[in-house]
Amino acid sequence: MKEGPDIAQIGALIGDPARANMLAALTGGRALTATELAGVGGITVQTASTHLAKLEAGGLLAQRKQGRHRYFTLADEAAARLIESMMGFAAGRGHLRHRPGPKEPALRKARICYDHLAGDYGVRMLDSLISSGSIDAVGDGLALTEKGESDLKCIGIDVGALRSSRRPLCRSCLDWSERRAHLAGSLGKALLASFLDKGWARRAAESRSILFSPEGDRQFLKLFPLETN
Amino acid sequence: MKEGPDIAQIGALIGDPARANMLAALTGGRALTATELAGVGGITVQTASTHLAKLEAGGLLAQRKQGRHRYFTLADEAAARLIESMMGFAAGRGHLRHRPGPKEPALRKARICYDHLAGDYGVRMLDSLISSGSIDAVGDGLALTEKGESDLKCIGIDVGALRSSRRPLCRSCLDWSERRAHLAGSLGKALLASFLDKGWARRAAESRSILFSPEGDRQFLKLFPLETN
DNA sequence: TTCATACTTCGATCGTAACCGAAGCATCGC
DNA sequence: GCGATGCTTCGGTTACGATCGAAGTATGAA
Repeated sequence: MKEGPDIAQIGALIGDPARANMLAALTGGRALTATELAGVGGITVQTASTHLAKLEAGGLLAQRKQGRHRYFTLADEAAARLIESMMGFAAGRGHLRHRPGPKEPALRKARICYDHLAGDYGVRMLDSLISSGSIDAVGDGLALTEKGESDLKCIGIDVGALRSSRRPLCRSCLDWSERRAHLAGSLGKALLASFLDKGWARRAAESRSILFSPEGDRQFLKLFPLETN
Repeated sequence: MKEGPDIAQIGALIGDPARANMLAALTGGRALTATELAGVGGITVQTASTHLAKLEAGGLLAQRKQGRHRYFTLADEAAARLIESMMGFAAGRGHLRHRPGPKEPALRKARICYDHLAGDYGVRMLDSLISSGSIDAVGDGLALTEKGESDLKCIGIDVGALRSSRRPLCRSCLDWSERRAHLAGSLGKALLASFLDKGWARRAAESRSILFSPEGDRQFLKLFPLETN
């Protein structure tokens, strides 16, 4: 009864709607100020301030002071992963905040999930990488093959550099809209970064959507074809 | 702001101490009655009843009516995984319900985690399987090798039968006491079952400890030697 | 049938925490 | 220096939900 870690504390932390909204917004990967977070939480700045203090004390958020602003992000990848897995679970149980259906088509097509590509395009990318033999889906995990490493080099991704970070290279992340896996980890991050870098796509200003240009769209679909069998 | 799954609901569900205690108890894998769960939650049966109804409605619990008893278990593996990952996160942040330290040595040595072996012995088993080449730790996942499959057959585990279930064969599960991975999935379950079956170990009556007999201990340590380099 | 056990529902109480207005700091631009 | 902006702290209100006693339903035993 009093053995083990206290899941009630973080449960309660995430369990408040205002805090949950803020955390979900930070899943976008972008650092947000206290005032912005108050907006997404639908509360005043005073209230947001106390919420943010609690979330930070609980190890879910990190803050960076910059001038008179205070930028908040998810504390680390573990925190992001926790929020993601809760989203996956909630989506699987039909705990949706809005009436289901393709309410936000852009968001379902492509959006950012902490720092990598999610949505329809995210799922397609992983599927394509697997069917082309660039990534092995082995057991419950993902692993980059030698072919994958050389293929990625061709589109300007230096896998060696990614490997040196302590963060796992490939990780699968369950998508709440597609209910299927997409690619996370440092490779997922690097791929999205390269799309943005190439000008294929850009982040929407207010939402978590990733907007592909017509040309970027064409290139992406060509680079990651669907297995048609 | 109102896009995506509602993590606040399940957060709140887990966020109540009484409910969290019940969920943690059910991590033991054993089905418990409403009255027993009231005990672990430290509340009366009436209160427990309303809590359990909420947890069931939230998709975290399943119940099976048997005579005048009502047995509760975690709804499925997804629910168990969610609780486990929250425990892992909470442990990593020092959210412990008791003063740290080796308070419950038996529990740290070997305990059940939903349906597989955790604790020091669980970690040791996975480490040994990896270093002997029975399991490949590839990417962030685990995969059984051919050598592993034949080795397991020798100790009476039919991998083919396990494969036919929809549940993943190998899954890594983060341990809150060891802060390292151990083996979950249907293989993890089968291994623990075989230890119990062979009489090497038995479940403690009231806690989640797995108690090894002197002989079982000897066999286990011989079967899963530590890499000493 | 009658009694006992396991559990649920109802009704009322009570504590905690979310909330906001107002005031207090800190930082920036001027 | 001054005012404006971003954020925190304080105090008091309010609402929600956890809690339990009491009564109600279902199952089993005698």
